[in-house]
Amino acid sequence: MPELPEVETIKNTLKKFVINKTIEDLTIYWAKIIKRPDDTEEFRLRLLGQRILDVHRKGKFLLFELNDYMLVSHLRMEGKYNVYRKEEPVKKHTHVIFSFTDGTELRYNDVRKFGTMHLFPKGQELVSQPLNKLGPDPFDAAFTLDYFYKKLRKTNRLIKAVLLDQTIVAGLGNIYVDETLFKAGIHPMKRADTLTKKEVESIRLQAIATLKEAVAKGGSTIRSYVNSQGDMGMFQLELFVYGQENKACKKCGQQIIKMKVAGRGTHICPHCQKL
DNA sequence: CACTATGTTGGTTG
DNA sequence: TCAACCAACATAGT
Repeated sequence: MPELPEVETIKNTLKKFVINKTIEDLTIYWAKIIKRPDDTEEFRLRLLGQRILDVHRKGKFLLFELNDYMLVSHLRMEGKYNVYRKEEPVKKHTHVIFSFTDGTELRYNDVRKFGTMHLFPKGQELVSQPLNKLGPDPFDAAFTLDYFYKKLRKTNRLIKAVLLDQTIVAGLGNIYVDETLFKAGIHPMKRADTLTKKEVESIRLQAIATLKEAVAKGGSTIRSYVNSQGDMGMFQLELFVYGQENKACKKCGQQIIKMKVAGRGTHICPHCQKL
């Protein structure tokens, strides 16, 4: 579910509830969420007594900074974090509970159970899987035209596949790739190495602008996304192509069509985005 | 009921 | 190296 704007919003809303809280106990209902250490009891024991100092985001990952550890969490399609009083009944899709000393609990909910958690001694997270291969955040100074253009020249994959590749640039997913390519006027099936420098710069700038706008609107709620306060996003109202099939293009009036590209549902305006 | 789709990503195969 | 396909899992829509 969540792409960069949704994860950024989750991080910001979550901070208010968890910063400075100390983990008193941990309950794991679905062990496969925990990827490192591989022993879930070890994972639990390390977290006991740790205090949450801060929450960060890298690409689509949430990072909980603790006294001695960094907890790296990916929400995949449906993961959510919410804070409850410990008396509140546990929901059907709650898989991990962090119980704090103040009587509140951080609960990880995930209908499809695809989410992951990796725990590292602080500092080690950046040189280990899964963060070590992550490309720059679109908002990072490192995401320059020079960097991006060189990366695109080196591959003959379709531009849509490249933008979804988190090792090139981290944070774009299916919604924001379709929106970015529409705004840049680029067909998703164009091969990355055939794009001009001007086209690459357009994609880069439209990606940054689209993600910034989406963060400002609290992300996009298509069916299930809500932030950690339970609020919907509002950027779905600003979408030009994603989920807009059979509607008129807001730029030229032609019908938006849906197709399959790089194995994903893909939305384009056939007039504004030509091969 | 069967079959498809879903905001993600990792692994396998050719 | 890359595309294609499948896997993880649950639910909603046709």
